[in-house]
Amino acid sequence: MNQNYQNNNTFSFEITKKIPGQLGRAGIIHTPHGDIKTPAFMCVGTYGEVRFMSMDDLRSINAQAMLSNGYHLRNISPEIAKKGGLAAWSGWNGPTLTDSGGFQVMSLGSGMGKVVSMEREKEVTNTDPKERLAHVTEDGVEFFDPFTNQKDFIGPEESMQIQCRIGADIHMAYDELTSLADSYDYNVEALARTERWALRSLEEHKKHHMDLGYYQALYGVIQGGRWEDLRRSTCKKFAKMDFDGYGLGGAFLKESLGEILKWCNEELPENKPRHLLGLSRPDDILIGAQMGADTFDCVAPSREARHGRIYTRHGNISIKKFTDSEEPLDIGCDCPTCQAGWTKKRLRELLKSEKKEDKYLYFNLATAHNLRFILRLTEEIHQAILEERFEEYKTKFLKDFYGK
RNA sequence: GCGGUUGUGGUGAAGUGGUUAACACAGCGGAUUGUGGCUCCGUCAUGCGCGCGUUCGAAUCGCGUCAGCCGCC
Repeated sequence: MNQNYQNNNTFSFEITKKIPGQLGRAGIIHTPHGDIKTPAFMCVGTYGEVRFMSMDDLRSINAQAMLSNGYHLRNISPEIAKKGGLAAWSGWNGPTLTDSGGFQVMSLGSGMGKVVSMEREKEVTNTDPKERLAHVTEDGVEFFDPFTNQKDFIGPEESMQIQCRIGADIHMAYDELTSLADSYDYNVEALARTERWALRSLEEHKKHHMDLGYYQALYGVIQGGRWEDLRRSTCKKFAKMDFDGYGLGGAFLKESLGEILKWCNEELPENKPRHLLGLSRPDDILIGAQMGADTFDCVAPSREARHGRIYTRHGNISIKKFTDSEEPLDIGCDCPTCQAGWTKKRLRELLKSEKKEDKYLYFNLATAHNLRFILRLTEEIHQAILEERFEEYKTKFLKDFYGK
């Protein structure tokens, strides 16, 4: 709907308006492949495409940016470089971001086979080191892919080289995400390593960040678990480094998310953009935006759509329960699915159908709806900040969505 | 009418004397946060066509009966 193509090969961030007395702000990130009005949600296309969504579908829901993963694209990164980078290769042609593969250090390592949860009451334990597919050393991470028997060593240098070949507009420094089960002492050790990896990432990135003919930005990724001293001290160090922006990482407990973001963003430079990694629940986005996060990404909207969970203004629903409803997924929704008149009953039938093409159609329609829901949320936050009514907007949204 | 054969949940089925009837699919319920997921977890037959019997104990053995399938008059 609204792609702003820029040819100025530069990266910059401007703050349009701040939430009075808060860390949150509305702004614009300028990238070589277009602008991103913030707060913004980036759609996740790990392999360079959002599952069951065409690039036209993405544009039709007003997506602003796509996030892909350096780890997953590592083998074909030379091919992507030949095509001129991720935006051109994928056909998206808009702003892009790649993750370093740091999340996979945890998801294939200490947290392998487990759900990354924000609930404390769930038992959190680390996977037995013998069963892990990722092993951390000072130099980097040893990955093993059981499907291809491929063994990879990826450290900061390798991650930067891969990401610079992929050529997204924004890259992430190589980091180690710790799990909720890791102790304070382990976090101290991991954080010191992530800080050393950040310096190595910066140094290697400078060698390649113009290789494809346009400026590729680099964000440093903040870790430190749930400890204030770790978060503040690492942010003070990162603030002095020459990053274009910052990734806010970690496995957060829901109740402490806002507080942790506050610690970080009070220390980080105000004039650089911040990406909150991996979150998209409406309450998380609202508290994130309030506490100074500018962009977000998460697999949940698309994954949950495929599994039958549909987002609505009055909370999430399970499409499987609507055997006889002629209503749209969400009354008043502006997504292509609701606009085209698809009913809950018909969408349920598509999901339940034996036919592959019916299911795939459902996946497409439901994914478009959920993504549009989250995109609209960030658009509305942007607008509310501009109009100085963020607090009212947040209160009303949460009341409608969670009923409190 | 005679001979053979088979009868286990919504479905496909395992189990041939011994604790709460395996497993899969469907159903239902729950999960899912920088995607190794059309995934994962939980639940789902107080009962093995029906009746009687043998036995400490039967889905499993015997007799009878009903139903389906196959063959022959």
